[in-house]
Amino acid sequence: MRSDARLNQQKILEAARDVFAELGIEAPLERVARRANVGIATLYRRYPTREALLAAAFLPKMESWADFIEIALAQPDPCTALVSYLESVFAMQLEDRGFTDVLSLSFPEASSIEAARERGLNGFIELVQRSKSAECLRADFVPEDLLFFLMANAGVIHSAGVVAPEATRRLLSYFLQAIGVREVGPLSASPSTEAARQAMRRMPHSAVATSHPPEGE
Amino acid sequence: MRSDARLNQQKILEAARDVFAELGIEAPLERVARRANVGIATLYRRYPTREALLAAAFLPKMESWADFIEIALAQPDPCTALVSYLESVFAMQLEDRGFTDVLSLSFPEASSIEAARERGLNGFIELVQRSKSAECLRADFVPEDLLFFLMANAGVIHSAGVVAPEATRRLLSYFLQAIGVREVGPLSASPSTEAARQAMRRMPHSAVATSHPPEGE
DNA sequence: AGGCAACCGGATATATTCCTCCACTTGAAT
DNA sequence: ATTCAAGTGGAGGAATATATCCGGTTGCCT
Repeated sequence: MRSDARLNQQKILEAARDVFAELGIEAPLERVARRANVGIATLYRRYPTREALLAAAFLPKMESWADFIEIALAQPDPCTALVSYLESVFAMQLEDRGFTDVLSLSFPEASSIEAARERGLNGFIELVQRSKSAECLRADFVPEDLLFFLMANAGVIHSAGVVAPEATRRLLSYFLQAIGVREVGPLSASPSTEAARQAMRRMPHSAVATSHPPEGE
Repeated sequence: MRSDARLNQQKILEAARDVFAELGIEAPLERVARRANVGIATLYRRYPTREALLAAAFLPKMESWADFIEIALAQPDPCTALVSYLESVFAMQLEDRGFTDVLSLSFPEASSIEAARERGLNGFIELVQRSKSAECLRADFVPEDLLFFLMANAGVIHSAGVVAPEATRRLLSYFLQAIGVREVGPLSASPSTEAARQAMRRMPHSAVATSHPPEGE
């Protein structure tokens, strides 16, 4: 592989991470190419599909997500480990909209991504086991619930992420209360009423008013 | 207004409700027109913007959402009322993807929609008040939390709605546990492990070189 | 019945994104 | 320095969605 090609590949990955983090995984690929100072063809040659680019761009983050669970498993107390694990993952989602999407999506063609997901999930199953034994997690919690928590957080971030970032932490507070981890104290602070209202975003592309106002309401 | 025009308007609204419920609020407007057996121009003449059409199409559902809270307020026990209110609203979201989006979106131009939202929210504030007095709702719950619950449910539905519809009810179970409503019993059943895994949907448009993507209606 | 304003719907202009083709450029091996 | 496979980037076709234009149609009033 030629050196300039390798350099371009690197630039593309960095640009992809930036753009996807900001705009989500449906961002135009031309934008990624432009940010990387690279022709669109170069991007497509290296990554023939969006899925391939996403897999390459997010593999490091996916790996570090899987690492988190192993860090958690290395701690002596499963209960505090569980809490700080969930805090970390929710925070990861908040700071990267693209990663939030990737976490609730499967990439059938990208075995490395799916391997990391498997690793993360298997570790979580173990942590669940230990937490139940330590009686700081309700017995009817199932590991799959993590997926639903992640999807729920994705929804909150999607709507309120920018305007009311505290909402994510508050959501987690509720989940912690619900799953029965010991002594979780008071809820995390709520976003202001104002921010909560603004979190309902305006319609995109609210068309410029034409001749007459909408009728038939 | 001519009678055929009124009929077309009705057909458009019905078509819009169907299409948006199934495909979400970003569905192509041509699809709505075609489903209504109406030219695209007719649709645009009546509803110059997507926002106008959405507002008109979802106003009835928005009103009935606001009615729900008043039904709840009419019940003697705020605690059971709160639970069944949340159950109803979560179920509404599950069965209409478009409405799910509309609930977490503001329509600055559509005062009727915003009026209904205001009515629903004000009623909820009252229900929160009563529930706290009855001590079946934690004191640090704030009415805005409802919005975040709705956003969270939207996220779960977005990913798991079709494959694992039970996820919505289970999410609500967790929320009920967390907010302190009395004696809510065991969690609602979890979707199967299989379903939970499948809930992470494949990437859209997974670029296979097939000439025709599976198009259906 | 006749006339016309209201109404219709396909054709069309515009815009965006995807993805490929191909003429040109360049790193590096000799 | 020469050579050429590896690499590049922009032009442009295909697909999709938005929004408007305009020739033709039709309900409704007299």
